[in-house]
Amino acid sequence: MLDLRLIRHDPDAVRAALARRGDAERLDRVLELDGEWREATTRAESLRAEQKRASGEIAAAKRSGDRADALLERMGALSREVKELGERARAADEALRAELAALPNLPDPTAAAEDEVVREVGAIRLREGRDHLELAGERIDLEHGARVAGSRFAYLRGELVLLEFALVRWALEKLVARGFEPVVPPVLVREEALFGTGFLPDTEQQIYRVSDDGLYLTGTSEVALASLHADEIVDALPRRYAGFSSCFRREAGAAGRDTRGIFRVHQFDKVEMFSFVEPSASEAEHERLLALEEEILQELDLPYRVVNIGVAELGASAAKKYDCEAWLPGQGRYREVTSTSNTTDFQARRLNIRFRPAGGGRPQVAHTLNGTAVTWRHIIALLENGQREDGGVELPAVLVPYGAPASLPPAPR
RNA sequence: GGAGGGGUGGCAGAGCGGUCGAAUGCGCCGGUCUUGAAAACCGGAGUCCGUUCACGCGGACCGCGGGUUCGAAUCCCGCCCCCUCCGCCA
Repeated sequence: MLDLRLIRHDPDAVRAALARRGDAERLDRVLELDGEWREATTRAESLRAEQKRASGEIAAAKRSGDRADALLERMGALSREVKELGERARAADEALRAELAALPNLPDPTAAAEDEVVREVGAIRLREGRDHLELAGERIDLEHGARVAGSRFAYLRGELVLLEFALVRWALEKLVARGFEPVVPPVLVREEALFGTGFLPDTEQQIYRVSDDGLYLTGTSEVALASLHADEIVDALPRRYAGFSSCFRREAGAAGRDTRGIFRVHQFDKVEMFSFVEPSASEAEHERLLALEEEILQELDLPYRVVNIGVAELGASAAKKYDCEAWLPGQGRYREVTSTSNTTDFQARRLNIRFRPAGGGRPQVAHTLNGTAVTWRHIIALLENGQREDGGVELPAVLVPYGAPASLPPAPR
């Protein structure tokens, strides 16, 4: 949600920023509705004031035995007019909220115009090779997944489960050491949580809905983590959380894309980083989250590149986004494994998350940021980059103390 | 699934038809006192719209919406949310 005051105060700047992502025209409708609302509200309130005065006069008149017919008649006329104006104001307000809710965040000036590779890190040891499905064999069981739940659902089995849990535990400990509180959040949430994080009304076609209970399955723990402090005044910022959860995505419109393996599935697990910070700190926090994502990839010995995502590709809530793309020998190219966004005050305003500035003063809207720590896509990258000539896989030694196997034997053919 | 209770300021919590934007306590901010702090005492502080150069002033807002009434935080109706107890399941 954009700041309505900012829109009123400097519409041209907001329009210019929105123009970068092609949403400038919608601002005019917002301004028009805001004008309507303010006009109707102002008039309704001044009539209300007159009503109150008349009410006092009627009471006084009645005490002195007067029937106050003229005043009562005047009161009736006022009531009708106030009601009508009130309805007009409410209609304008409702339309205004809807328009405002549909506007995306203002892009950061340093957000790229088009996807822009920031750097490539790590030597690519293997340009091409077997893909993760071939390497995993039945340890990624898509046949049973499809039979039980449908296509794009997988059973992870055997050593891959140990690998996932080691990855998760290793990442969690790293994050705890950096001040993140580990969290297992709800994955079913109310509409407000999705609205508040900007996924609704933006991406409803991606979201599973449990209609009997009016709940939604979340595609990322970001939704529940952001909502953790909804309607609160958070006293000590920064607050950092590391959420582990399964994630659910309908992947509507992705037909035919990335259909091999578990690169794009309806359900997967993820450790997500989420930060609440003061506005002046969000830029630095974004770099910090990116650095953590890179540190993880580096310690797992995965070659990757960092991409500053172009404004046209930003989600509604993001002002700026970096993706880390790991090299996948099975596909012979870089593919997205992590993503970190600075959503500035966009989610925090929708969710009403504020903080009290040091030394007191009015509560201000906080900034929020999110980033991927580890997901199933890390498993893909580990398999494909760790593969041996014989079809076995060498896994990073750092994960072994966390229960991961040091290597995987070749999948039987 | 059944039966109750409740949503009021940062928090707790009173108010149940006009004198209520709202008692009281805690917390917060400023001041007095103190070498400093604590305690004590004094004062301040919600959001939104309009108006003003400004101090300020006017108005609206007690979960959301509708109704009754000259007048609603208070009464009635609908919706949303929270809690407790019983049952059921883990």
